[in-house]
Amino acid sequence: MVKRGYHHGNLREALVAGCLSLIEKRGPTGFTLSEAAREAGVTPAAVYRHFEGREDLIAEAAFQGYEIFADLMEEAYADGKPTDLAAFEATGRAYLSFANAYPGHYVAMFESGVSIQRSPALHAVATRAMGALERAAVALSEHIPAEKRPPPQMFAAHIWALSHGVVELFSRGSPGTKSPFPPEDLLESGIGIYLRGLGLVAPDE
Amino acid sequence: MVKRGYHHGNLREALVAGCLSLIEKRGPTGFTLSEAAREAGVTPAAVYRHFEGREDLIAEAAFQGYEIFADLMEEAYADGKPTDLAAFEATGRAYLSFANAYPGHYVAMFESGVSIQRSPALHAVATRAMGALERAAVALSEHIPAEKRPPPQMFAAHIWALSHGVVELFSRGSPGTKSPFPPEDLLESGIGIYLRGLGLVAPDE
DNA sequence: TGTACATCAGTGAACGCGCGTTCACTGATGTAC
DNA sequence: TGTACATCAGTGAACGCGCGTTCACTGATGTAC
Repeated sequence: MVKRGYHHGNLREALVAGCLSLIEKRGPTGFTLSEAAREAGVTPAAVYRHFEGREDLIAEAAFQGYEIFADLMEEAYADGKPTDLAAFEATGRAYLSFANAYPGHYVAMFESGVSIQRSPALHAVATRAMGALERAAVALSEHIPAEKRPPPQMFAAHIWALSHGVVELFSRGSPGTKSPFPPEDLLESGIGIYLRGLGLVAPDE
Repeated sequence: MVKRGYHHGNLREALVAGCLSLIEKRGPTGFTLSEAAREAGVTPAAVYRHFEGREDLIAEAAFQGYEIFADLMEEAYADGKPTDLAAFEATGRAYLSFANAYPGHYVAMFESGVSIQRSPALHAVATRAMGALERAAVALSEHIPAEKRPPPQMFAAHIWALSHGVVELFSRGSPGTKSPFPPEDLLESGIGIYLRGLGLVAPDE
C-alpha cells in the first residue's frame, strides 16, 4: 500500500475497488459515490478527477468485470479442447465460478442496471465474453444431425439462462434461499440432463 | 374510482398500486415512499396510517404478488391434469407468463431484496407457490425408473432456474437484450430438451 | 330524526440526513533551462 | 544542482435536493341514545 499524504497514488483503482466491495455487500442500490470516496480515504469531490460521476464509476467496474469474465470464458472454451462437449460444459461452469469469485463485478455487470450500450468499449468486451459461449455452441451443434439441429444460439441462450438462474436463485443469499443443493451440483446436473436431451450424451451414463 | 376529498376511500390499495407501477417503471431502487404517496394524491405522512414504512409497503406488494403467483401455479398444475408431463410443462410456462403479466409484482418479489422470512404470512404464501412446482416434479419423477431417478426437488430447481434466467436475461429490457428468440420459445424449447434428457419425451419428436 | 361525541384518516410543517455536484483553492509533483 | 513555473490531484466549503419520519392538528365519518 503506497498511499501517501496529499496525493493518493492510485485513486482510480482504489475507487473501483471500493465500489465493488460496497456493491457486493449492499447490492447496486447500496452503493454511494460519497461512501466509495470515504472508503478510499478521499473527499467525494476527488472522484470527479477520475470519473464523470456515480454511473461512470459503476460502468468502469462492470467493464473490468466483463474483461475478467471474457478471459475466463475463453480460457474455459480453450478452442474446443479436449472435446467440443467438454469445452461447452466448461463454459457453463465458468459462468458460475465467475459469479462466485467476483460477486461485486457480477452485480455491477448484471444487476446494476448499467446498459451494455453505454460505451462501445463496454459493448465490445461483453460481446467477446458471449462470443466464447456461442463458439462453443456452434462447434457442439455440428455433432447433431443437421436436420434435427436447433440453432446454436439457442443452446447458448439456454445455458446462459440456466446458469444465471442458478446464480440468482441459489448462489446468493437473496430471497428464500434454502438452496436444496449446492449450486455447482445443480448447474452441473442441469447441463448434463440438457445435453442428454440434445442427444449429445449417451442416455445410459 | 370513488376517491373523495379528505378521505381517500381505499388508500391502502392505491399505495400498493403506486408502489407496483413505480417499481415496474424504475426498478426496486427507483421506488420512493414519497412518490408513491404523491401518485395516490396524498401526503407522505398518510402512508404511516397503513404501513410501517417504505419496506413494509414493498413487502405488501410482494405478498400480493406471491398470492397471485401461487394461484397461477396451482391452476397450471391442475392436479396433474391432463398428464403429469403436460402439467409440469405448464407450471414452467406459468412462471414466465406471470412475470410478463405482473412485472411490478415480479420485481417486488424477486429483485427488491425483500426477504421471504420477513413475516410468516409471506413465507407461507411463497411456500405454497413453490409447492405446486414441487408436486408437479414429484408426480413426474415417478415416470422415471426408480434406480435412475434424480430427486424431484432437483427438477423443480432446474426449471425454476431456467425460467428465472430467461425472464431476467431475455424478457426484460435490462442489459444487452438483443434477445435472439422470443422468451416463450426459448423457455418452451429449453424445457423440451431438458425433459427429453430425463427420458420423459420420445427422442424423435 | 337530531345531537354529542369518539374514532378514524388525513394534513402540513418541521426535522435531520446524506446525497451528488460545483467551485475556487492549494499542496505536491514533474520539467525546462 | 537549483530555480521557476506549469500541471496535476487533491481539499473543503457550499449548494440545493428529496428523502423518510415525527408530530400536533383537523376534517370527515360512524355510532349511541
